[in-house]
Amino acid sequence: MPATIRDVARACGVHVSTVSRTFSAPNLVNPETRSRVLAVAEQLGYRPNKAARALITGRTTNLGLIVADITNPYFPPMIKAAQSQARLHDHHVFVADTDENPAVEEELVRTLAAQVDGILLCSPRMVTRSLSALAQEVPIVVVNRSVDGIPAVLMDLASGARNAIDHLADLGHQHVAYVGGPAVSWTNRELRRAAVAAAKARGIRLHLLGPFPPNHAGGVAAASAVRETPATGVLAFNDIVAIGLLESLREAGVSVPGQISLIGVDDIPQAEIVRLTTIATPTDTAGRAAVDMLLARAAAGRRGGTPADQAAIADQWLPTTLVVRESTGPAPSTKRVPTARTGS
Amino acid sequence: MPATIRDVARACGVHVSTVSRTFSAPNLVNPETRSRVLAVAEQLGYRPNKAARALITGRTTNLGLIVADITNPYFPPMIKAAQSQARLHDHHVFVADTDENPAVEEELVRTLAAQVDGILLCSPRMVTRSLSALAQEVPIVVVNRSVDGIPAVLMDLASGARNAIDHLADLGHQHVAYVGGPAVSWTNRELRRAAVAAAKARGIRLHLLGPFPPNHAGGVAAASAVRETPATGVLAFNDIVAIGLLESLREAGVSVPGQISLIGVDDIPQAEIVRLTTIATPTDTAGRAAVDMLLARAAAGRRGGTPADQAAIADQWLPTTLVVRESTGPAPSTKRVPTARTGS
DNA sequence: GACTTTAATGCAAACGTTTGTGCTTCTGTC
DNA sequence: GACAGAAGCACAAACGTTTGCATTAAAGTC
Repeated sequence: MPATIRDVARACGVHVSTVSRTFSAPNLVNPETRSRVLAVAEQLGYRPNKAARALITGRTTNLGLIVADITNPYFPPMIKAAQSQARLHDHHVFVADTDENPAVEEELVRTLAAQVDGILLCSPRMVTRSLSALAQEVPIVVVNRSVDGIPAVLMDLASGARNAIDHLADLGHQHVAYVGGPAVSWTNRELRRAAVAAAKARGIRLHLLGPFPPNHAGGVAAASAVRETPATGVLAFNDIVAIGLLESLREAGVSVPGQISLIGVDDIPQAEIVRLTTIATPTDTAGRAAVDMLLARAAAGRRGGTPADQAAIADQWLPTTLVVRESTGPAPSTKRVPTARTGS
Repeated sequence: MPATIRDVARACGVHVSTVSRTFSAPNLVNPETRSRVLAVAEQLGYRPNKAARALITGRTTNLGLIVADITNPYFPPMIKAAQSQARLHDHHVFVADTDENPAVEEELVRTLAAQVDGILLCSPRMVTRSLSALAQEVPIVVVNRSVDGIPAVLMDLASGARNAIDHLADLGHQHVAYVGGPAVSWTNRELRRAAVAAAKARGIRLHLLGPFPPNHAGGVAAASAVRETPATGVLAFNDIVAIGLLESLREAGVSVPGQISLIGVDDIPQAEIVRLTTIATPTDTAGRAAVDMLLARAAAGRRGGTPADQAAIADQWLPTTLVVRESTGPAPSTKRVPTARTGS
């Protein structure tokens, strides 16, 4: 029913190859015929058939984007930015949710591989070995993870964590806890490493807690663990955990920031509502950058790849910023006594 | 490089059509050869080429999902559910964001139409005329909008609004304000209509305000409008507006629920954090139902459509529930004096 | 045992593009 | 005015499937 290239050719009295070139290589066709073809195509409502084009060129002008959980408020801004950037380059994007399941993640990459030009993996949960293997089959760019041989977009959490610890130290906190996320998380390792270094540099004591699940329940669970340490300052794996922690502490009668100061990571919208101090990560910039890298990577894979493409594939580090709100304040003057349960 | 149907055929000493049928119509091929083909295909890592398949069948096993703004916390649960339901039926889904722009929305449907089996429009902003026109070109299912001839998934906001008004009336509120959203919004019209009816039934006075933009700023703007009425209870277009309103009121020293009771719509995660009473809408159920309807609709469009498909295309109404939290309470005993600015 | 039915497979056209090759026609050069 | 080069276009093969039709072999019918 929809008009094909053949219909346009017939209506123009010209061969199909001429019509094809009018769209794919306009400079090879006489300007006069070109405009005639374009006019007829417009009038017939002709749209090139993507499937046919993909079949012969091997290119789909589609991208895949895989996240562990769309409802995690961290991801939507990234998805939005990626999708919009892709559209700017005439690409559409498949979005898939793995439900935090690495096996699903892997299978999703496999089934998507054949029908996209490349895949964006946001905070992938897969083991490194699988990731490397998949990267051989289809162009991949990862966000929030560093794997040898796979181009990545990364957040400079090291300086973020340093700023956070400095902020707490400046407020007089002597004991600080780090509430860790999943052990496999690159973000978690990065944060912890930097926090340890920064605490050492400032001569304050860092208590490493966790791992806790990176959700609200994890924050609730972490609350009691925190109270068993002498920490008056806390850096949590992410904002969701921090908010769970915050509510849990306040419910238990602990004043924030009166008795405990709290810092999260990501600056999700909820963080602003509860006035949480946090390390803001530029998720939208990450989404855009990742799409650009992926398109360059895909282009490089096809032809030899232009030098410009090659250059665009270098890992990219994005700056983070400490957003100070009302969940952090001066350390309490009298050292708080740990409320460790003293039962039998 | 990837194995084709021809490779499998050669390796099996069988014709390509037999291999093809092994996958698309297994019952037409001898069980013995079938298992042989499957084994070889497995071993060669054969995956059917979607583009080639789409080219000849016209089916893509892809769906499109279009929302106004992915970062609006209302949508991610719906996207997640839709995506997961689609995957259950071996479909992938393109997700696109229109940036609240009806023109983009329309163009997106057009460009997506050719490469999907159907499109899901979530709370579309487009004018009805365009919507109807597009529905001729590609199977469409809409969520949160009722358009003649287009299958829809709708929330029973009428009973939700009635419950909300009843709740306020039961608490003794005599004056209630409805803070309206965009005039074009179906949801807005539905809520207002039901609120008016319910207020009449309970003999309380309803003050219609707005339209306000359906975001945080809209809530802030609505705050002063509310305070110019004698209302002690408020039903807002959605939770985001309600939260903006809530913060704005409290900042101005108005106690919620002490002086004003507040009810939102949607039950987004933030609503729980700020303890907002709200009308919960089953967005994940909506996502799943919409995908089922869309697949049925697409199937019906292809063949004559089985009776089962036809039945599945009827509009579906989903129940809402009033979630009572701490933003609503008894009406203040002394009637609050409107704080209308009395300047010149 | 000649017949029809059924099951299983092969054959080849078709889907809508892209693209390498070859045929004209034109322009410019000496 | 013969010739090289270029510009513009047509021709046809190819991409990897699906599917109606033809063919063969096996099974059932009288």
